Amino acid sequence: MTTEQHARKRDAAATREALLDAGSELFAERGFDRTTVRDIAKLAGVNQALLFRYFGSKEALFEETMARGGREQLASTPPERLLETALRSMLTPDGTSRHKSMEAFLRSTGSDSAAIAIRRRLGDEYAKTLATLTDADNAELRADLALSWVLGIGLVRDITGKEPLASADPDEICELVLTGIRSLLERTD
Amino acid sequence: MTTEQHARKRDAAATREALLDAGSELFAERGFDRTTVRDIAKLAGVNQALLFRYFGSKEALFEETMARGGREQLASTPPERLLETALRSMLTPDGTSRHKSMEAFLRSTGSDSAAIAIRRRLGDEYAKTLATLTDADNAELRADLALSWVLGIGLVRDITGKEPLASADPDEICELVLTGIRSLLERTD
DNA sequence: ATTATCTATAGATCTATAGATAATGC
DNA sequence: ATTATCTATAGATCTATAGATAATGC
Repeated sequence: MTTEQHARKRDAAATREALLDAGSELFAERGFDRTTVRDIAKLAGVNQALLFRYFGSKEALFEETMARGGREQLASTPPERLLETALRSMLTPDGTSRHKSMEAFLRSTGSDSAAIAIRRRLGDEYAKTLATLTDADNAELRADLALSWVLGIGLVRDITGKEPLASADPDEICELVLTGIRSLLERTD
Repeated sequence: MTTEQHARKRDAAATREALLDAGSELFAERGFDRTTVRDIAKLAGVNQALLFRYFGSKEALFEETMARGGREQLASTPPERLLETALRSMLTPDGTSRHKSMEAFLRSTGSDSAAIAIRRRLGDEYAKTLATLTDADNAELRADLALSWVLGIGLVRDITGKEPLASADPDEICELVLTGIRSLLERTD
């Protein structure tokens, strides 16, 4: 009976939600440029003109899908667990919108004015949180490098599909990477 | 007097070369999808129809630019220096086609049948070379993870432009990363 | 005569909007 | 009466090709 039902009856909120969900899915699958507004609307089961009514533009919808997925994870995870959680949620295709927004991020690297902004803002939030974990004076740089590693693994594993990484056991990857990152953040050389 | 001159006089080889150069540059700047064949031809100073005559399609030209940049670096670098060289060439904007092809790679993550193939093939060659550096039984996985880190740094630094990584001193980055990777490749836990 | 180059255009998109239609709430 | 939804289409791309033109080499 809540609003996030099928968009059977007229329901602006549910339609918006359906468009966001469909957008998340398709942006993750094909990236921003190769996803058309018509496909999004079709998957959402609504008319294509409604996308513009509720979001204004394709880019604005993209921004919202990205913000939603990223913030969701940031808000629900304590700092010291953030890295492992982010890594794990990328390694295991749970189909949540977090994983999806990460893939959309990775697949939409062609430059878009607005998309760039949201990407950077999200990265800032993650890195700022990570930076609290170390005392080194270049803490933020180290945090950026840790974040880079996680994103790079997603890139090579999910986007490029390179073996053996693509099929490797998540636990094995976590072990190797988290050990490395721990020493990166703790080292004071 | 060689063939890679300006395409003043009729010269098929020079025209091909000019198109490859222009393609490398624009693909790196905007990614595959946002680069148009007309822009490539314009930058190369040749007619747009010639791109199709010499390469058949936009995608085929992309493949050739990618293959050229990657192979160039692989062939000219001994294995034990490969990682540092790749990392350094990414950190210092020398304008060589290696750096360009790396950026084109990172900016063209929207799925393209052919582009995916060449991306994976290149990754394989890099990782195979890196895997020779360690004795651990999961050598190739470790090599993939090392490669992921380098690519991730390029992504966050060049594409996202995130600070402080984007403006950080290449030496400082190299120090942190190469130490980490060395221990990743050597560790036998 | 050969073939590098150019002109003109087909044909297929894709985003976005203006305005019509119809379901809801008072 | 309000407003969610749909129809129809403007307008702007973009890749690719067919066929004409003109510079070269024998």
